[in-house]
Amino acid sequence: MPYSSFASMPCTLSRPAALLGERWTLLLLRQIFLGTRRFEDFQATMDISRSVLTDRLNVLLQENVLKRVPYHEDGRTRHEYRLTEKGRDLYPVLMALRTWGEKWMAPDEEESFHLHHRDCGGGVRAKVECTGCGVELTARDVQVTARE
Amino acid sequence: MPYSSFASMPCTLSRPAALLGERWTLLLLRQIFLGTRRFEDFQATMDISRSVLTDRLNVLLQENVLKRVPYHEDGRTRHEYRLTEKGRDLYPVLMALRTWGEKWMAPDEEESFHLHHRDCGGGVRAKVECTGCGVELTARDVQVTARE
DNA sequence: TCCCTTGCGTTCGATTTTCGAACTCAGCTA
DNA sequence: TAGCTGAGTTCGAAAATCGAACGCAAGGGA
Repeated sequence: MPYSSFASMPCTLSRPAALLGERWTLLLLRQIFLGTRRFEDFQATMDISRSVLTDRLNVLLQENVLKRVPYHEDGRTRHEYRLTEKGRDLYPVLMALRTWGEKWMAPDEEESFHLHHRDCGGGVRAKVECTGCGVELTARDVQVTARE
Repeated sequence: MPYSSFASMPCTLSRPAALLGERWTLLLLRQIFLGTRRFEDFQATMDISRSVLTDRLNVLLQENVLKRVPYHEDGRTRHEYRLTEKGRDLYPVLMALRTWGEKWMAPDEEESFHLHHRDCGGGVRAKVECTGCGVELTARDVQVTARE
């Protein structure tokens, strides 16, 4: 059972965990959510090797997390990498990481960027809630039931 | 700027992303949240190589995500790996992955395990909300402001 | 036309990680 | 005494990553 076989396990947690758990992939998504869209810009800001960057972008294209969109510059047609709806839906994952990072890795740190709600200016926080009663949940509030 | 240097970047998203973005780490955390606690059980259920398992467990111990807790079996003292409070607080990250996996990777799949709120039996869902007005947020609702 | 630049990769040899099988070691148990 | 078990450690082979050079297509300028 190599690492890659988790990508086809019948588990809706394993598969995303195996996909985003490859080296560079989470950092790449962070960069994308911060607005980076072009190969050269990923390469420059992350200092990832070009061959690995090519590979990770291709995996995310194949998974339909990213799409290539043509654009014009200096009269030339080029392509940039943009999030699909599926990709944009990863926002809670990134925000959960950040919420955790703020609490546990540097409570008093000046963040390298600030996030706020456009409408009211409030902060941003990830949480887990019950789809039944709407209350916020922690790991202890949740019962795990294995199948078969 | 090697991969490891993201672990010390002044960004509350980069550091968690670099930590959990190492191969096997997210899958290891999944297994821990599902109740696995011993070296042999991780090795058997994930089929990870023993040396990498040792390394990943040590990183999570060092980061204070896990702690080693002694227990007794057959009159012998052994140790098991358990989540610290910091580790338990990663629950929203895992739940965000699962919420995404359910929506986008297999909407109609029989899950390998089921989760429900102990108190009301409801389902579990990760989301992002505004700390000001409490409304649910998507990436589009959030303004990013870079620092200096 | 010829040469230069740009963005986006590809190639390739060297270095790191990961793999898997065997080995170690301590503390029971027979 | 010999064997078993959980928890690692070691080590040579295989895979992933690195960084530097190369390829290439589409302009632009002379």
